[in-house]
Amino acid sequence: MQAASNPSNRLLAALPRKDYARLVPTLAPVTLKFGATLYEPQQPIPHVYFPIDCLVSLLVPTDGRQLLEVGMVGHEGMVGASIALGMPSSSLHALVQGGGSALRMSAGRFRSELAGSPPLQLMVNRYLHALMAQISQTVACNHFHVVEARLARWLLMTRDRMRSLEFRMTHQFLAQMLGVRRVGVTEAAGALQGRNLIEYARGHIRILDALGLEAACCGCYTAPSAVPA
Amino acid sequence: MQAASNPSNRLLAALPRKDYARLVPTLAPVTLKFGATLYEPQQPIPHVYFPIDCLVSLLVPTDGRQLLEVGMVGHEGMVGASIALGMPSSSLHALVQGGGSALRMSAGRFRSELAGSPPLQLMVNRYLHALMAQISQTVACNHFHVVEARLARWLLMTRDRMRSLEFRMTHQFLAQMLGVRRVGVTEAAGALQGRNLIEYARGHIRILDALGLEAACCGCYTAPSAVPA
DNA sequence: CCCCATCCGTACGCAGGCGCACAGTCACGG
DNA sequence: CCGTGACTGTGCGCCTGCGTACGGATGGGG
Repeated sequence: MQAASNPSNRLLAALPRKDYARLVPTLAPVTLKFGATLYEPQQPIPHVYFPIDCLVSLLVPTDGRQLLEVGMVGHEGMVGASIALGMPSSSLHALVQGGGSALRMSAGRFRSELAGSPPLQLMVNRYLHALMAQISQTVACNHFHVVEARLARWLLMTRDRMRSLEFRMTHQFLAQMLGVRRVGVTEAAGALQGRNLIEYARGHIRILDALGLEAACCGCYTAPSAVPA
Repeated sequence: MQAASNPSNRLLAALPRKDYARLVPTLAPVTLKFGATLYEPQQPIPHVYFPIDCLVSLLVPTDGRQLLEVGMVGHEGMVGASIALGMPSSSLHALVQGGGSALRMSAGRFRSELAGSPPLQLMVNRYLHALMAQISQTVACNHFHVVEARLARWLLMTRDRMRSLEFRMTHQFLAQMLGVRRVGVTEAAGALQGRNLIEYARGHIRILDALGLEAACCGCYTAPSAVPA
């Protein structure tokens, strides 16, 4: 288990030193800006990203032009893992929800590095499995749980991935992620704030009581383990 | 595109003749019975299955002992694909929803065959990608669409995988799959029957008007392509 | 042949969330 | 310093689905 403040990507950090060293020169540090779109469905994936302290949401398109979040990626994983399945594109949108730094590699390069590094394959495969589990969990959570609990879960998951208790996020944006009305978020957030679990104002949210939030949350939340499994 | 009546598994059928031939002796035909549990979460996966004319549901456990369907597998895919990601277990339940025949292989054997057959890897990876897309779609569908549309989608997806317009299925069971009350299914099914799209009685459902069903269905339904992509 | 378990139909009050609308408040830029 | 746009708070009627309950129907086993 690494310290939460370790400024690196866990998926890469779990590689054997040799494999990691070979990868380093192919990785370019980049800063991802809030709101940026990394991929759109059915479009070619130019790069894969290994987040360090940013947050990327995976969103499924729906009929009415709406997007709904099905998963999120932070320093525990990577964006663009479907490249590892040999697919040139993802079926999901990838949108930067929390600005921050990441390491980037071209898709082609990733493919060849993958071919030459079984440990990298292993880690990516594990991550794919964890991501499928996360998405499956989301199916159940979105369906059965009330907005307040889902919001609590979202905040905790975001905290884990951003390694920060405070982030920029409007109710409108949260509503989009959770697939509910903005008003629904306002009410749920108000309730959490009323219990001193969070505080927020004009596009900033801060977690005051993480344990309390976990209690307010549904059972769907589990902190990501050191190595995604 | 194969004839729908071709009694084989499409994933295997799409392999080059040579790879397919090598696989054949490792595959045992089995009959899967309605209601059988193939896997439970966190339990080792003993075998992988390539359905021919049966239907296997993938279900996520929820707090209250309930199970919710997140995906289904038929002759277009395989059950236990997470083995290909190097994981010894799945995070989902795998339950036989429609009895029928399948081809079975031990997990260990599958792993070694996979290592020796890049075309098999390719097909399995494609299928994993398609499955992730299916699960993601389910997130949105379960969340936004009314029971009637979701039921229509479920029936069409089942038809595609069972290659049959008629199957055994009670309202109670459907309710479990869709994560709603039995009464909700009764009402939705009654509405579809009233429009002569389906007919049903005591645990049997028959599709009368597939095109009409597609119209009653949400946009989440798309027929699986010949090769899962 | 009849009984009983299983399956389906219907009813009723309730809650969570929706769509919409409008008002108040804060931050930033000109 | 003020105005404008972005963000949050509140209200209202509506609809879908929930939980529960009970009654009717059907078909297979004793």
